Amino acid sequence: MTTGEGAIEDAAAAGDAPEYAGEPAAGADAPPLAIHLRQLAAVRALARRGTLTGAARGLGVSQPALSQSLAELERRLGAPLLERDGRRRRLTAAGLEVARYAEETLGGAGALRDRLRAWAGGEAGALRVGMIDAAGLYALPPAIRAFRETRPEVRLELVIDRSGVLLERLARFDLDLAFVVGPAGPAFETTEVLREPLHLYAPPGADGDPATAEWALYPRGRRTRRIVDEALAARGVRPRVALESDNPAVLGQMVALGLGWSVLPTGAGDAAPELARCRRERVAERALLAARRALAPPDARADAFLRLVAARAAASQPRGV
Amino acid sequence: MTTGEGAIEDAAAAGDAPEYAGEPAAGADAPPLAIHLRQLAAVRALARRGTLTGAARGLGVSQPALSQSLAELERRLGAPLLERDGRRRRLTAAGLEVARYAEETLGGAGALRDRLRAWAGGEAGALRVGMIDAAGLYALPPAIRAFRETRPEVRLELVIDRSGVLLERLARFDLDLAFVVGPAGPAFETTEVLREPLHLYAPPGADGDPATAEWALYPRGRRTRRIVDEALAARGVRPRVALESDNPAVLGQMVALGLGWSVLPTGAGDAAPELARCRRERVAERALLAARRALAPPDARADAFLRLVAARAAASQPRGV
DNA sequence: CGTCTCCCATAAGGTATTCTTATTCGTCGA
DNA sequence: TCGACGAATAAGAATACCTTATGGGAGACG
Repeated sequence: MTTGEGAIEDAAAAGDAPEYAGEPAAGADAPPLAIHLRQLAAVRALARRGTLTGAARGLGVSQPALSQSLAELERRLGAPLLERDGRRRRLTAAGLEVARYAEETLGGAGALRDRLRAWAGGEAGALRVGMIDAAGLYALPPAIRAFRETRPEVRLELVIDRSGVLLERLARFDLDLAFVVGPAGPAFETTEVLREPLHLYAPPGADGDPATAEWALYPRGRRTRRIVDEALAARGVRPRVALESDNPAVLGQMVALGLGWSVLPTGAGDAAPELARCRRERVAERALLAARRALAPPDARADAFLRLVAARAAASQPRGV
Repeated sequence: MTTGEGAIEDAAAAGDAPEYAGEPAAGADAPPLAIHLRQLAAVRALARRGTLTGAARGLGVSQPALSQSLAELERRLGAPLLERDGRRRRLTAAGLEVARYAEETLGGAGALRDRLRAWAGGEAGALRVGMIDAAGLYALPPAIRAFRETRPEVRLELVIDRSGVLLERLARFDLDLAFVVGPAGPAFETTEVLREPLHLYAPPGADGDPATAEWALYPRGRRTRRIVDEALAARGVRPRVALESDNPAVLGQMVALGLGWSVLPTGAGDAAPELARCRRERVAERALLAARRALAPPDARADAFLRLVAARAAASQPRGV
């Protein structure tokens, strides 16, 4: 007799299922057949080569190893997989069934290995990048273009939002990478990508005292607003805010309309031509940080993107001003 | 750092592939990833439950076991599968890739288990049965009908041929079961299904001496012919054969036409009405054997078929005569 | 019909995996 | 800050697996 008489390994053999501390493992996942891919490879090799010895040679193991491996699999599946044929061993109908499964599964494993390799190399997968609007408008587009060209197989998803929201989404595993205004906190690993100067913008022909003037600024609570507030405070100004907006273009427009003063990043300030004439001195700067989760494993896509950003940023860095 | 820096486990790590006696293992089958289905189950359980502890409980193993199992898989695949998320662990993009594969593979394993169970129970699979024409015509049809009704999921394939050919095909794994005239040899395991009487048939009105008459018999070399020859020899008759055929209907027809004598099994002899009057005494009998390969593992389909045959044969056994 | 070769099974021993329990560490929530 | 929860680590035991050595059975061939 070639096989044991065990039934096809039925779930927990009812009666001796181990239990740990808590629940009786209510909705337990079906305990899988105890099969090693190597055993499936043994079946496949036998199906292909026709003899155990040949199959063993093909797999690079000894003949007894293969013999035992198959016997063990047979025992676990509880079905006769092998049958004597003269001095050989051949697969039974059940064995052929297993061989089919082995073929699928091992093929899938190969495909998985390829995918993981591509993933590890950064040539596949997805990259979800968040960025504040200024970054999306001025600093990052070259890098984005270059990334798409270099790695067309990577699905690149972009999200524009405020720094705080982006960092939250990053922490929630909703993003892989975010370009934000600092600070980011210890949960993130950051790299400074570039420093943007923040300039004072005065309404056309304004001569009045900034301390008593009206202001159009980013809303309270925004990171850039905090920087602006501190810079102004250092100059003894406590701005009376007449308008708050997240949109630097809107803020600039207000300045151009004579509605009040503002402090804006360069890019935003230069967008409208008439606004360029409103620009006064630089009062502060803000750093654009690339942030990832501190504990995130390395990600080839994110690394590549960061390298591209660093290269482009170095080239187009608005120095001094 | 969560993972080793190993690459995705590339085939034989080039340099230390073991070699055995013979060839350098030329067209070697791709050595598969060393993965155990249990590890895939761990990934799947984690994907479903969200925590290692919960997953471990679901699988009925301890938490450290799962932790180690996943760490090991991660190491072997060479890609980071897990990522910290507060005090939890969650799957990375690569991990989700593996989880997809795990889902497929474990699903396939479940399906395989079901198929094997059905196969072991005899409710699925194929059964290839060979039989000599007499069996196919008279003895087995009731069993065949019953089998088809009882086990509609089993693909039943029938082959009609001579005993020798059937046994050859049985030995060549081309059949699972054969109904033949013995003897079958030690390579086969046989059961006697029924004994058929062989009757002498004389041409209408024949009075002559059988010893000098002409005969219509099975061809030389056939098992039944051997039995007939021996029976006639025991009666001092050495038949002069005028016609040989494998088809008992043809032989009977010849007798009815007055062309000569014959010895035929009952069923064949009774087929034609005019032949019934030609029948004389019973001179021998042949046994119909059910044969399987001696070393074949148990086969629920074959067993079921044999049981049906035994039941019907007992009922319709032509006794004595 | 013996002998030789091929193919497989088994035995014995070593090593690698993979469990377990006990314990520690980090994180979250009150 | 404490208590819980979830996971990692350590240490030891049990398995699983592979290796070499050897024996036995089946075909091939003179």
